[in-house]
Amino acid sequence: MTELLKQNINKHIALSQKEIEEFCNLFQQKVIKKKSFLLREGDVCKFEGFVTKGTFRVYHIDKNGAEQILYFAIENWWITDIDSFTNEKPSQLFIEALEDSEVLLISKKDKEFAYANLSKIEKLFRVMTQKTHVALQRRMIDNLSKTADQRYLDFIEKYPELQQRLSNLQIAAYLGISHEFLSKIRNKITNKR
Amino acid sequence: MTELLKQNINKHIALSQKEIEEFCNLFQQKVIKKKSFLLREGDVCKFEGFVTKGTFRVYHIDKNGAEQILYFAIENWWITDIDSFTNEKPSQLFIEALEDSEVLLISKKDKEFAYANLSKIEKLFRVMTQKTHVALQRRMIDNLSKTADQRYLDFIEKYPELQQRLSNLQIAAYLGISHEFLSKIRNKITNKR
DNA sequence: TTCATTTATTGAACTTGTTCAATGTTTTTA
DNA sequence: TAAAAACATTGAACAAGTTCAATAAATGAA
Repeated sequence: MTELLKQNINKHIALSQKEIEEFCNLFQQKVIKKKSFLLREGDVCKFEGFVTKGTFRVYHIDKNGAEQILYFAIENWWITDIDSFTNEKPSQLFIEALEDSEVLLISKKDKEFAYANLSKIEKLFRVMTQKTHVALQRRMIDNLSKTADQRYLDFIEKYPELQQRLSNLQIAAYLGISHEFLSKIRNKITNKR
Repeated sequence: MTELLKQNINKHIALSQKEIEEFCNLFQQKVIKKKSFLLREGDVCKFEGFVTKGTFRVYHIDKNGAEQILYFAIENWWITDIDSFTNEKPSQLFIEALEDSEVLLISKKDKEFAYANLSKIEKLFRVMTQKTHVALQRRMIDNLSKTADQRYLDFIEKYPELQQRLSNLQIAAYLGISHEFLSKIRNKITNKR
């Protein structure tokens, strides 16, 4: 059940068989139905999660009611509201399953236990946070410099498996454009070929 | 000389007097003139820096020659290209002093030494990276949802000390708009009051 | 299978932001 | 301190993206 998780951790740092076993035992599986929420705005995020099946989106709703998608997560991706989780404060985000999904969750207490007792875990999360941060910096620069057309092309090239599984409504909310405009972009691209 | 650095570290985590002393001794001061570069695109970033005087900008130049500013750093801020530094690969960023400035630099070797020998340092950087990441997530959401007017107002409210020290050209590159348009926004705001 | 709901497409009018060029203002430097 | 360079403002024409409304297509639930 935690096979995928173990592989994922191994990609980031080297752990002994024993350490990885002990760490993975701290996770609990949760099955979650399409359109239900792992986290809602106002809740304190009590978990850090690793997706083993399905698709999630992590998003914000602004004061005009528009949704901005911070990121998607499918198998092999981690999900949490890092701000709410680490500082134990109410979240500004929603985490919703877009299909019937499964996640492995670790609680704050168990994660702290791991930081305190498993020597490499601090490093694991430092490394993972750094990688996530680098990816977000890249996305920030792209959003500042590229047109919506180019961002869409980049998206489908970078995440072909996501494009398959997501509606254009979701992709538009990630790119920061209206779904009507995305539709026009798609039309333009198709006719160009 | 490392007084400000010590205070800064103390804000993130608790260290013993001895640990903080030993860690801070790994830094070397560098004086850097206005308009000179701490890092250029193509270089491997060999340092992580803490600003003790002056102003820096960390930016990218896209293929059309336009500059996107990832962030500014004044006294008490950290600067590096985290991707280039950790993975020892050529940077895509420039780090430039906008005034005569001073930084404390730690090399990769010394930072690894600290990770290996000073027990809390791994945690320090995990915590700092998390905080930086949360701030960038916030900025990402704002860029996806807010108009340039609102982003400018947010910027001067959030960073009044930066607004004082930066030209509008720099602020526009940070907001992701042309400086002409920023000028029009400023005009509109002034006339509204 | 059918009906309801959600998603996608298209067009027209509109808003936001860009580009270019001209002009004025401030800051630097010799 | 004068000249050069960098920065800021403004207007006009344009491009990118939004909004609203209508319609079509796909999906899901009974």
